[in-house]
Amino acid sequence: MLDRWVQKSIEESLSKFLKELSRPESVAEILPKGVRIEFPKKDGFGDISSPVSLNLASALKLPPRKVAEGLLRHFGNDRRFRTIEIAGPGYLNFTFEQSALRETLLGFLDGAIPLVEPVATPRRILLEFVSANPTGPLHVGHGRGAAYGDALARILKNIGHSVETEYYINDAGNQMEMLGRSTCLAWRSLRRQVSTEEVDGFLKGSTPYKGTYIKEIAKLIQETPGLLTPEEEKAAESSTGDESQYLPKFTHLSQLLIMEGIREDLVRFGVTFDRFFSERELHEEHSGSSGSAVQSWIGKIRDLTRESTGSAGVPDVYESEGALWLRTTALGDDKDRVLLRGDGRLTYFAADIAYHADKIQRGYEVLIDVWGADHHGYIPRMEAAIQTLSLLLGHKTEFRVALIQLVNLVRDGKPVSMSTRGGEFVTLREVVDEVGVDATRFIYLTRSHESSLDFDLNRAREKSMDNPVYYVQYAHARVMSLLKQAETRRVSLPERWEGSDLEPLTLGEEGEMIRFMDRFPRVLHDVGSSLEVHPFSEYLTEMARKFHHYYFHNRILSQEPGDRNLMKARLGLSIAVGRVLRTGLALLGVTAPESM
RNA sequence: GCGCCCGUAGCUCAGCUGGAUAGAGCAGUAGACUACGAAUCUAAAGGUCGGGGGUUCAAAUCCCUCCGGGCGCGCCA
Repeated sequence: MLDRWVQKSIEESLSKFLKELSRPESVAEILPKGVRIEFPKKDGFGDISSPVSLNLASALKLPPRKVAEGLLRHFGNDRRFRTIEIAGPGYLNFTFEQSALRETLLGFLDGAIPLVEPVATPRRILLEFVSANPTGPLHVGHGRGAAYGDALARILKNIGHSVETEYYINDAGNQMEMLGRSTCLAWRSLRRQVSTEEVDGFLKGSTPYKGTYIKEIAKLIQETPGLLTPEEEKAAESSTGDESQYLPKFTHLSQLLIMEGIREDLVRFGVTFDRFFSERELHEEHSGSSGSAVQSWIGKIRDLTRESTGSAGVPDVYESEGALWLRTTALGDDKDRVLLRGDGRLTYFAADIAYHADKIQRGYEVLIDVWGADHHGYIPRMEAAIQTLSLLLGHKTEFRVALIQLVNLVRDGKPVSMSTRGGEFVTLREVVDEVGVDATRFIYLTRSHESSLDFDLNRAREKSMDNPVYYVQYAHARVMSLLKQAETRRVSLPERWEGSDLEPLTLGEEGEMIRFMDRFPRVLHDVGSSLEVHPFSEYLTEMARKFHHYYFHNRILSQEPGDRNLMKARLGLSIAVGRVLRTGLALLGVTAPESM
C-alpha cells in the first residue's frame, strides 16, 4: 500500500516531467520495467527509496541528479510524505509522516487494508510435487520438495490463483517389478533358506531394494492370512514356479503398502494433494479406443508432425534403429529421445508426455513441476514435448520447473551417507519424529530451493530451541500472552479501530514495524512470480525480530492510569504483528502457538 | 568432454531483473532479568564477495576465462 503510493506519485510526476521536456514517450514506454522501489536497510535513506532517476538518466540524456530534481519539482504537496530527498548518486528517498503510518495500521486492524492482495491476473495452475516413486518411504530430499511445494501452493492460492496439487505415481515399469521381486525374496527368506544362486537368478543381475521396509512388507504378507491365495503362496515359494502366477501380486501389494506409508507421512507432515495420478492408468488399454493413452498421444503427435519433417521448431516422430524417436533437438535438446524401444516397450518419457498432455487438456494455464535437481537434464526434452503438445492442442501452456537441490544430512558435522539401495538413508518420518513438523518445514524453507541444504540432525534435535522457527513462534506467543494479560487486566479493546486514537505511537520503531507489515503483500507476490519461498520465511523472521526488539525496550501493558491510550495503541500494533505472523506461518504450513 | 547448480565473515547462508557504507543466524568475545515470558535483548569484533580479464558513470550482481565442489549426461525410472 505504502509502496504503491510512492510508485504512483513517481509515475505522476514523471509523466509531468516528460511533458515539460517535450518527450513523446509515456511512462510505460520510457520505463518498461516500471518504477523500481527499494526498502533501504540502513537508516538515513528514507522509508522507501527509488533509483528511478538512475534508471532514467541514459534515456533522458541527463545526469541522474538532474532527473531527480526534475521529478521532485513535479511532486504535488502530498501530506503523507514528510520529506522527499535526493541522495547519493540520485536516489529519491521518501519518508512518511507518522500519521500516514498510523492510518495504515488502522486499516490493517479493521481489515480495510487486506493483508493479502489478489494478483492482477489470476491463473489456473497445476502444481505437481513430491511424486516420489512408490519403491520406498519418503526420505529427507522428498521432504524438502514436499515442504516447498505445499508452501508454494498455499501462497499461490492465497494471492488469488486457482491452484490444484497433484502427486504423480510412477507405478509402472521395471522398477515396480524389481520391487515385487525384492519383497518376494524377503518373503521367501522368512520361510526357508534362500541360496545366493537363487537370488542372483531371480533378480537377473539387478540390485534389489533392501531397506528394512522391504522386510516389514514381507513380514506383513507372511503374517496376514488371505493376502496370498494358497495357489499364489505355493507358486511363490519355489524358485521354479511360474512367475506370472504370483509376482504381480507381490508387486501390487508392495506398492500399495508403500504408497499408504507415503500418504501417511505426507499427512503427518501437513501436506495434502488434490489428486494422486497413476502412471499405470496411462498404459491401460481402454475398450473402443486405439490402445492406451500413451500410445494414443504418440500417434497424435506423429500425425501432427508427419508433414513437418525436418522443419525447424517442430519435433517430429521418426523411426530409427528399430525404435520410435521424438526429434527434441528441433527445440534445443542435446539429442533426440526414444519413445518406443526396440523391444516394443514404451519409455518413461513417453508416459510423461501423455501425463502432461492430460494436464494441458484439463485446461491449466500454468504447469509447475517440482523435481529433484538430478532431473535437470530432463527439462529440455520435456519443454520440447510441452511445446509440441501445445501446438497439437491449440492451447498455449506455460511450463515451469522448480529444481530442488540436494539435502545433505549431517550428523556432528559429518555427512551421513544416503544410499537408497543400502537402506541407510534417513526417512522423512524419522526426522519429523525427532525434530517436529514445524522445525523441519521451517528449516527446509529458510534456504533457497536452488541451493543444496545441509540438514544437521543433531543440531536440529538437541539444540532445537535455537531453530529460527521458535524465534518466530515465540514472537507470536508473546503477542498472545500480552492479549491474555490485557484481558485479565480488563483492558477494553475496540471492535472496530477506525477513529481510535493511535497518536501515542510516536516512536520510530513503531513506524518501522507498520512499514514492514505493509510489505507483506509485495513479498507474497514476489514468491508468486519467482517461485522462491525462502524470502518469505526471512520476512517473517525479520518481523519477529522487530517485535522482540520493540517488546524488550518498550513497555506495552502500562500500569499508569494516564497511559491508557498508549497501552491501547501499542496493543493494537501488537495485534497487527500477531496477525502477520499467524497468517505468514500458516502459509508455510507451520503452526502459530498461543503459548510455548 | 558437454550441460545444470554452487563458491560471499570461523560455520550455515541471504543479497545476484547492475546502483548508496556487502547483510543475517550460529559459534566466539563483553554485557542486560525487583514490571508485560531471558525460547529475549544490547555492544564490539569478524570480508582480496574463489582467481584473473572485460562491459559500464556504477559489478557480489552481466560477459569471457581459469580454479574448486555437487549433480546429470541410457532404447533406466
